Amino acid sequence: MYIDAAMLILSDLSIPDGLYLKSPLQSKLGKKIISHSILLFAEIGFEAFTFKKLAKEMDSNEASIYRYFENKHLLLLFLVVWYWNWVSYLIDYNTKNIDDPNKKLDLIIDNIVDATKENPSVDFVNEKVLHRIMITESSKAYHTKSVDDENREGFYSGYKSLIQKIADVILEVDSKFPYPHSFASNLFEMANNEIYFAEHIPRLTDIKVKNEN
Amino acid sequence: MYIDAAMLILSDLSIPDGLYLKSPLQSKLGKKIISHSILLFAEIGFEAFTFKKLAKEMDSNEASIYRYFENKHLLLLFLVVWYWNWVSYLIDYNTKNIDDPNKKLDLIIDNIVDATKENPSVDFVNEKVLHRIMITESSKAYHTKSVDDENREGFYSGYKSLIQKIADVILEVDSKFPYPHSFASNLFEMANNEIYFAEHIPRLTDIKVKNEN
DNA sequence: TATGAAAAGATAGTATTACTTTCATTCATG
DNA sequence: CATGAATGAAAGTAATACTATCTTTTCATA
Repeated sequence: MYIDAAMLILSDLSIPDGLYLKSPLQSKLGKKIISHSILLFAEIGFEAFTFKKLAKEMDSNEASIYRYFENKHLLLLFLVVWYWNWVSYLIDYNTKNIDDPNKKLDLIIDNIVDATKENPSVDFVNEKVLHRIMITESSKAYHTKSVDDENREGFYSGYKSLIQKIADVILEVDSKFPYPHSFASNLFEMANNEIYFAEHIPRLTDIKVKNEN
Repeated sequence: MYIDAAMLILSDLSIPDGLYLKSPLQSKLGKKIISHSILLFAEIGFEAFTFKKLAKEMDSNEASIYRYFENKHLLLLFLVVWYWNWVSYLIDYNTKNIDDPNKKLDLIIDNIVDATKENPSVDFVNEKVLHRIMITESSKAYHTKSVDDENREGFYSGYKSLIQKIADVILEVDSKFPYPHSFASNLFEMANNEIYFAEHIPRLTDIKVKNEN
C-alpha cells in the first residue's frame, strides 16, 4: 500500500539538514545509501558497520558515501529521525476521525509496537528491517557526548513532537495525569526494550515474541 | 560507610570470568583500571574511550590493560555487571527485616533511582560516577550482536537475578499481576531513561533533575 | 639476603577504521 | 554536443585496536 500526498513529513523537509551533507532523499545514490544501510545495519550491527563495507555492498565507493554523511553515527541518527517521523505520520493516519481517546491510545500503542503491518510505506525504505534496527540500535543514536549539541540543532524535534502527540492523547484520557510526557516516552522506549529482551534475554520480561521473519 | 562481610556479592566470585582475562579485583593494577576507567568513561564517553588514553591517564600502559580485558566493550560490561550486583546487594541490605511489600517496593525504587546516597560502598569504585555511566552507557553493553553468546556465557545472570528479586516483591504486592518481570525491568530501564531525558532532552519527560554535582 | 617466577612496563609492529584529497569519468540538461 | 555537477577510483594520513617481544620491577619464599 503506497500513498503520496500528505507524506511530506517523510521528505527531507522534516529532517534537520545538519544531519547530512547532501540530502540522500534527492538522488538515486542517496536513496541507495538509505536502503542498503538499513540492510547492513541490521545484518552486522552498528559497531561493525563501516562506510567501506556499505560501499562494497552497494557497488559504490566510500568517498561517495562520505559526500552524503559525515559518519555512521549521523547516518544512524538520520534513520532514527526518519523512523520517528514515520511513526508520527502513521499515528495521524490511523487515528484521524477517531474521537474516543482510549481507542486512539490503543491504536497508538499498536503503531509503536509494530508499525509495519498494513501501513503506508516508502519504496526505498524497508520499514520492517528499519524497525529491527530501531529495537537494537536506536538508543545509541542519542546516548552520546554530542547529544546536547545535536538537541540544540533540532535533531530530536521529531521525537519531541511524537511524544507530545502521544502525551496529548494521554491527557485526553485523563486530563489530571501529571506525567504524560514521561508516560509517552516510556511507552515508546519500553516497546523496543520488551521486544529486545523477549528475543535475547527473555528472563527480563514476561512477553513472548513469535518468530515469523 | 564501609562494610566488609556479606559483600562477597561484589567480589569477582559473582562476576562471570569470561568477562576478563585476569581478575581486576585481585591486584592493585586491576583495581586501578576499574577506578580510572569509571572516571574516563564518564569524562569522554564510550565511543571516544580507548585503552591507550586510559593507560596514559593512569600512568600505566596499553599492553598491561589488555592483559586484564580483551576490549573496551568487555570492560564496560564488567562495570555494568558490577553495578547490577551492587544494586542487588543494596536492595537486600535495605529491605531486610521489612515485611510490608509496598514499603519494600518503595525502597527498591529509591535504590534504583539513586543508589548512591548513604549506602555501603567499595573503596576503589566511585559509585556516584558509576551511576552516571550506567545512565548514559549501560544499554550499549547489551545491545550488540554478541548478546546471545554473552547471555549463554552467563554475563547477564546478575541482571536476571536482580529483576527476579524485584519481580518477587511485585508479586508479594499483587500475586495476580501477570507481568512482574516486564514491570521490574521497565522500572530499572525507565529510571535511567527519565534521568537521561531530564538532563538532555527534557521535553521527553515531566520530571526535573536538580543539578547538584 | 638471595633468587626465581609472575606482573608490569616499554617499545614496536600490523591490520583496520575513519576519514580527506585529487583526479578521472559519467550523467543530466539546455 | 557542451558543460557543470555527481560519482567513481585510487592513494594517503592519523588514529584505533590490537599482538608480540623483551626488559624491568615486584614479591614471596628458601
